[in-house]
Amino acid sequence: MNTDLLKELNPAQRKAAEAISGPVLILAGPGSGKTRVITYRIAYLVGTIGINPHRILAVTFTNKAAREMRERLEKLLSGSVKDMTLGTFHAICAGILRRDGEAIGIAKEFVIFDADDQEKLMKQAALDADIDPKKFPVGKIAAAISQAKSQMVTPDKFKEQGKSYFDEIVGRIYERYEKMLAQNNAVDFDDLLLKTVFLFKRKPEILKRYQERYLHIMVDEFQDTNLVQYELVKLLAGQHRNIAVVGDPDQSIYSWRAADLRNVFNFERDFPDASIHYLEQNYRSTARILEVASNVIADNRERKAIKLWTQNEPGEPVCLIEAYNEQEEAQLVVREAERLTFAKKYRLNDIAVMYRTNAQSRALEEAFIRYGVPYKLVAGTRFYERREVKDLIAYFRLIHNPADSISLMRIINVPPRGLGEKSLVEMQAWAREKGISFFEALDIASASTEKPTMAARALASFDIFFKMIQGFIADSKTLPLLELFDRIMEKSGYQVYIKAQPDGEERLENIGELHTVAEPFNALPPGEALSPFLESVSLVSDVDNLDETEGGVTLITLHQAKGLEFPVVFIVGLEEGVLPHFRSFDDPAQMEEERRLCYVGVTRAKRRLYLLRAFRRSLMGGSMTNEESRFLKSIPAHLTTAAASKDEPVQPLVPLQKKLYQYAERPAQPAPFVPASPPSGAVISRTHVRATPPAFKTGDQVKHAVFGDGVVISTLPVKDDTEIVVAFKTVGLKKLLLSFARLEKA
DNA sequence: GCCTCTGGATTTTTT
DNA sequence: ATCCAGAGGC
Repeated sequence: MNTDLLKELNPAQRKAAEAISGPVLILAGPGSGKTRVITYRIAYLVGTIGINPHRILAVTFTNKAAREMRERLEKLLSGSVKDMTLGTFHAICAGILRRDGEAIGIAKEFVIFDADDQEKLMKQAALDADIDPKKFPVGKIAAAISQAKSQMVTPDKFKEQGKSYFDEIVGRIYERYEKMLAQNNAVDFDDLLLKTVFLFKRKPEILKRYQERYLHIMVDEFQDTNLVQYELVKLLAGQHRNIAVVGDPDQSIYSWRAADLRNVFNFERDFPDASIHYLEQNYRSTARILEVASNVIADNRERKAIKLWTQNEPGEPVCLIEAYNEQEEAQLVVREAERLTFAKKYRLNDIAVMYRTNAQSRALEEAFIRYGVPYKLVAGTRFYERREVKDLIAYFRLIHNPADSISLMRIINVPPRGLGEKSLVEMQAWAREKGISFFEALDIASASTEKPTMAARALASFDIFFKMIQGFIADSKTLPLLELFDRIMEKSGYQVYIKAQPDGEERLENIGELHTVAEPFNALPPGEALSPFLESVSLVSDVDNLDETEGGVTLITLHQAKGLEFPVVFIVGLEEGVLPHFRSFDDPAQMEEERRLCYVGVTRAKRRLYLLRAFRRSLMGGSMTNEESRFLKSIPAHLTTAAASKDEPVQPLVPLQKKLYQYAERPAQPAPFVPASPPSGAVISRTHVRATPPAFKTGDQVKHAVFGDGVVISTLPVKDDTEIVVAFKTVGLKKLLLSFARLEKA
């Protein structure tokens, strides 16, 4: 290989790349070339030191990052590195469980349940445990269980530690849920990590095999790993201890997913001999952008200060824009995008628009469509969440793993086969009575004289369905994947069915898309393609599919934007309540994370940065006004300009309407404080109010003595009170306690 | 058993 | 505002 490889690095980068023995902690600011360091480090290990790629393990945050790193390495080394283990934690663990999971009772055909499957299973688990899923929203339960799993808390431990009534409910569902996952021969996302750790702890001989194999281990985005992931890393590195982790505490934005910043600090404790490297020179952004970023993040207290600097030119001032509402905000983005590209200075590909919540993408999309500017929406209605795609995958999953009752229930009557609720419940009860899976029950009912009591017609339908799936299972062992695909589409009647649906053509196109996704697996021998195909569709993320070669402006959440860079970045919704998000208002730690999120967004920009906010924003039908984001207040005025720059010709391709507003609607004064008069003149005590709490629910129009009219966003029972979040027309979002807030229905 | 309507929830971020 | 699940009618 090219022995001058390391000359392309600056001294700090080079030292970090060459520190190949023992534990290494690399603290790398945004744009400091950390991906470059990891890549060169591996190239150095393989090309110069002569390490077999088979002995290297590298963990990335997304599949896309893994793919790109592999490509770069193949170029650098002008050879294949396919033996190297390179991927996300989830993908790597799925592989380990596929190979060795049987040692802890996970059959090879296990399937990975996504959030949707999980919720369905949890609903069943709740019903089984005599808990009304309506009273305890599965979403919240799922979050609690995921949190527990990410901290390696088993159902038993969870029940022991539980403090509240809610915990008790979760504990009961958690326990049941785990059993049902096992019955379905399924694992959820958290299990991929957790079960792998469990495997290593239970089977030291298997751990030893992996420990010996991985001479060098690298973990990127270490600040966003959780406890289980760190545990896994420590286990794997236990033998050779050549472990390099790379991260930036200022870019830690996944604590809600149980990522634990303490991992970075604990690394130094757990590996006291670790060498620490700082990468502080930024090569990405203009000096002005970098200074804006530094000012934004400087207001955080909990930091391990990385001092960023750059030799880059100052560049343009950062542009601050206030729009009237989100429609105008979007329009201004589109207009500016057109202006930048019209001068041929930038291509649409160079531009990204970033936002806090997915809901914000809507107004943007509408504007891009209206003005005919091409865009790429990173999340949208996620491809793999489309009904028709999920249906077809359910067929594949059932064929692969007949124990998967969630998939079975999804498709047994799609297309309609005359199997309604009643027959299904009946068959399910029968299966449960016998202690077998739904599919096994179908088998027995089909093959023997023993049948559940129900209409002969339903039994016949079950029989036909069972034989069809059995036929597919046989086909799956002899046919290439795509032929199996086509056969399922045809024989199940799904093709005809979906085409007849509203939007049938579009849905069929989506299935065509899935067909394309399956293509690369077609070359695998029949019977061996299904498993990797299903695994890859389970583990893809939205950013994985972001195509840089396709022309268009990228619309992306701030979270998804981590690790990416663009010459031009627009961040929209810099308002109190949006960024920072109002859910973080009463938790300083969460507020710091919001600030980091803003920092991540700002540091994505190479040359041009636009920070936008809207004076008025609609939310769930209602509308409200927000103050400017506190993050904007961290930015010194001399770095910014209020107007779009003038160095490009002002000649939008599509004429835009003139500004729609004169701030006529801006409230003159906050409403004067008028104490609400008690209905009967009597003083209302807290207890009195609580004794007759008016029931508010989401969507209710309410009136507050001080804040005026608003709409209820959410209610949450806390202790012996209720916390209500209301979006007020004039003052934005407020979190109120029912017992104190004198709220009236309007 | 299938279709239509309505009430309720939904919007924080995702491998 | 919009989407979904469950209820009720055909």
